[in-house]
Amino acid sequence: MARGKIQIKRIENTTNRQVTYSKRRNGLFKKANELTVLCDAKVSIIMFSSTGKLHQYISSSTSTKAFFDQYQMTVGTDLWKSHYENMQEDLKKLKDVNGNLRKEIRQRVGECLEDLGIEELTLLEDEMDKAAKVVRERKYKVITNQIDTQRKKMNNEKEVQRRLLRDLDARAEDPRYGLVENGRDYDSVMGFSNIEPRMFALTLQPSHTNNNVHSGAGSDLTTYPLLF
Amino acid sequence: MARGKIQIKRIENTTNRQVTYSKRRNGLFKKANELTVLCDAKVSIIMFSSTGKLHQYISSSTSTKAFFDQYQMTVGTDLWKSHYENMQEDLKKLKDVNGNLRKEIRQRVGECLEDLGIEELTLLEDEMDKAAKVVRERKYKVITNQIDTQRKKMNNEKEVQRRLLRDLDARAEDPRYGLVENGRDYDSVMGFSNIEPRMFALTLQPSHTNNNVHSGAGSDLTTYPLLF
DNA sequence: AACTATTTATAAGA
DNA sequence: TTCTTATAAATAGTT
Repeated sequence: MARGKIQIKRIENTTNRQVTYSKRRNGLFKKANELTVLCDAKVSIIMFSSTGKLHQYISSSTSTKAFFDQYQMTVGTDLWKSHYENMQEDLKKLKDVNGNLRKEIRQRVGECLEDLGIEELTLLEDEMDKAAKVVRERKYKVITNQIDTQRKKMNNEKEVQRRLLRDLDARAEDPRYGLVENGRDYDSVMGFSNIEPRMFALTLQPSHTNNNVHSGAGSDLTTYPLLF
Repeated sequence: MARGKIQIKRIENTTNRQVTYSKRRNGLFKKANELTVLCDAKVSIIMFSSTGKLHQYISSSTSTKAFFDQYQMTVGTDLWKSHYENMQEDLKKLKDVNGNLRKEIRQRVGECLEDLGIEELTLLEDEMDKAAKVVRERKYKVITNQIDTQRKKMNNEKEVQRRLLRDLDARAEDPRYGLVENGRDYDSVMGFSNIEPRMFALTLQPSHTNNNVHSGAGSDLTTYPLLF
């Protein structure tokens, strides 16, 4: 528009195009700002150059987020709204579920029994007795298993020992090795044979590592406003 | 810019402001369009007049939705991401907490005991026994309270009856009312006096309303992709 | 980035 | 709202 009229069509020269983009972008933003001030309006300009670079103008009287929120309010087109609201809802639901779960646990631990009637208390008592029984049984089973495993291990060890002794005896009788001084009690030397397997089961590791059962787990979380 | 220079400041005359808004808006859009064509760019202008009216320009090469998507791809990271990601995180945390709570309950109900060792089982057993005791005690307390309340009510009733009988006797001796035929057992007529208070306590309402204890509460929730 | 001839936008008025 | 037009502002091509 100076030094010669131009056709409004794509500028083929890349450098030229970028220069023009830059110049006219400034012009556009300046005009937008004048409009903002003169007419007390809110303007948002977002543009991408042909190379994908982003530039934006936003009236000083607002923020991009606020602007888009207003845009959504006006157009009604929910660009993010439904998505966002669904998340909000799910958060709320999860929190509620959480609350219920906590309450149930509290009751099972013997707290928060105030608002339960006799019927409910009886039900709870019943359930807990049954559950306790299951736990007890499970515990016994685990103990039994471990005792059994230990017994098998022990038998295995004994067998190994027996073979060793037999080999030793065989050697003793082998003329190549000569006579052995005296028969020794290798079992007691190894310190195994006299110990009952169940002893092991009862002295098993009292490891308190990773003890995150009944952790009470975490704090409550905040709510998110839709507009901000 | 014509017929006299103007100051870039709010136009106080409303009509004038609106006219200017309209003219300059056209100018801005025209420039935006030229920029679009000349420089092969994508431009979005959204503006609100001081009266809240919305006007927008969007390069013909794109759509509003596509434009915003691109905008989010480029910038949204800074604008919404943190907020959004926080929500995502909180959702995840809540879900985890939920899982833990569920597991704990399951263990307290006698399920999912497979991955517990003897120590943990013993601990659980202990806790449950203690809790069961608390529940039992609470139940007895509730029952006792109710029995007590009933007993008090009964005593009250008896007292009322006694007074009534006394009044009746008094009247019988009053010459104004003449003689009463015979002494009647009013207690048994009312059907109260022979019933022990605790009978009430044991026949209390077996109401199953509002039985939302141990609801198991709700389904799992979906995950949300960050970009869409 | 600066200059400037020229085009374009537009303020005020009709 | 649109047209007119004198004038301010923007900018294409150049340096």
